[in-house]
Amino acid sequence: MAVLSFQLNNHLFVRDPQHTQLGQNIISKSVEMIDRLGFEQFTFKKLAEEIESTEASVYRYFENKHRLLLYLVAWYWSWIEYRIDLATNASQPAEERLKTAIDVIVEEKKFDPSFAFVDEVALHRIVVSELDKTYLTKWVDKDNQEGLFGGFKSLCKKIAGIVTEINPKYPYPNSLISTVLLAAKQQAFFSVHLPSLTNVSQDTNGAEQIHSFIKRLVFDTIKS
Amino acid sequence: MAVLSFQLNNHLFVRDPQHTQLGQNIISKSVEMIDRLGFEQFTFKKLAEEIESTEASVYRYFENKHRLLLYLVAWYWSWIEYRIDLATNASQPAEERLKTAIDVIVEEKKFDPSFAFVDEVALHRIVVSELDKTYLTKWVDKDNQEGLFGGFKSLCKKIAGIVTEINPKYPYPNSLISTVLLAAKQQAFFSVHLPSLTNVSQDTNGAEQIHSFIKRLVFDTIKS
DNA sequence: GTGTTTATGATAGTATTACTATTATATTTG
DNA sequence: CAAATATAATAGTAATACTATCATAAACAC
Repeated sequence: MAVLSFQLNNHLFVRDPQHTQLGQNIISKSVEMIDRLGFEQFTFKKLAEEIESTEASVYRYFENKHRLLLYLVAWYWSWIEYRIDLATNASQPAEERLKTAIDVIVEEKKFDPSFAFVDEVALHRIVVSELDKTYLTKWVDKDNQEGLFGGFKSLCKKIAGIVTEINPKYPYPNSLISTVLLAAKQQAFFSVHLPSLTNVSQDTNGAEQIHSFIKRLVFDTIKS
Repeated sequence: MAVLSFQLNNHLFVRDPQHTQLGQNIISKSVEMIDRLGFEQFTFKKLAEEIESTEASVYRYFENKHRLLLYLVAWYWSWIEYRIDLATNASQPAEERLKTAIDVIVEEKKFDPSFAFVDEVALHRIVVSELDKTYLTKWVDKDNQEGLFGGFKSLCKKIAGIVTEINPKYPYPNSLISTVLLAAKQQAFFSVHLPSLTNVSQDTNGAEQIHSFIKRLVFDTIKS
């Protein structure tokens, strides 16, 4: 199996973690720990202990833990976009491509052996719980200027483009896609923690229900 | 003008802040400060300085700053529900009531003199920026058990009920309403900070565009 | 009006966090 | 082999999120 890596905005890190053993340890252990502890309880000190390194060493890869989260989330969106690209091709009708994109966004994640040191299932849970924390900070504007949200913006733009192909007159393609990208995560979260805010069940049907909810939402509004 | 107050879940506070001068100072000053500093930068120590009291005294009203945020957000949702109740009546057709509810959710907020010590405009901005932080924590389940999200759940249920009146066969009323309640906030945030994720402009048309986006989204999907 | 409860203020202290700095020791590279 | 670089080890700092104690002032009960 070919070993792939994503070219991420290099403001996300101080030193690229994909290229060294320590860097890869930082990534894979932090995914596991943020998933287990939650982002607030996760610290570089605890991480350093578990990878048997030091806090100072971790700081040589990431300026702070917020940037590490941004990195992980950027990686996630790159991975999603890559999988949408794999699953679609330009010769398909736009509606087909939009359906596929929604499939990829909502579907239950499985470990992807192309990226050995990233546990995509845990990373998906992290994105569900922590995504909003990447931009709901006092640094949004600065982070945005540095292009740290590029992965999310690029994905949103790509799918919004398909919406416009289907109905060039629909006036809110970006709003629609950003809404459903977030809604997919939120409904998954609610199904576990605040079930009265959703009609999605927590069991294995959940992904399918979110899928059907969102597909209907999108197609109803762009085709009306 | 009659002075009103909301009966909020009493797990939200240690001592009810509406009943004392110090309590009211805590509320109004924390609204101003969280709006100005952001929730992370806001601390009880800074608050105590500004109201010329002490940290220990603030802790006699709120267990911690997370509960204070929950309190403010609960207050906000109670206020929204109250205003929807004012603006609708049971004799109206369901579609009319749903439109009105969306109006109230999206509309630009103005100071409401019925609640003298709360600056609703600032509180609205707080909810836009900080709402997700109320439930994206390791305490969600505990907080939920204590009923601290009651305001949001109650509002969601009420509006979802109207959706079901309009189309009893629509299978996702709660998901739809929780999605649009959050989308209204997110699109407002994006219009300011991440404009490429939205088609809503930052100027005074913004609220109207969000309104039109959401009204169309809701009615298209429940009437299809 | 005295005594008692209750609210607040003043002050101190603790563990944890999010860093920064320095120096020593490996490891890689030229 | 020398020089550069990466990492480890250790220490230190300011801020945060509390907890605890005691004094005083206001309110309220009789």
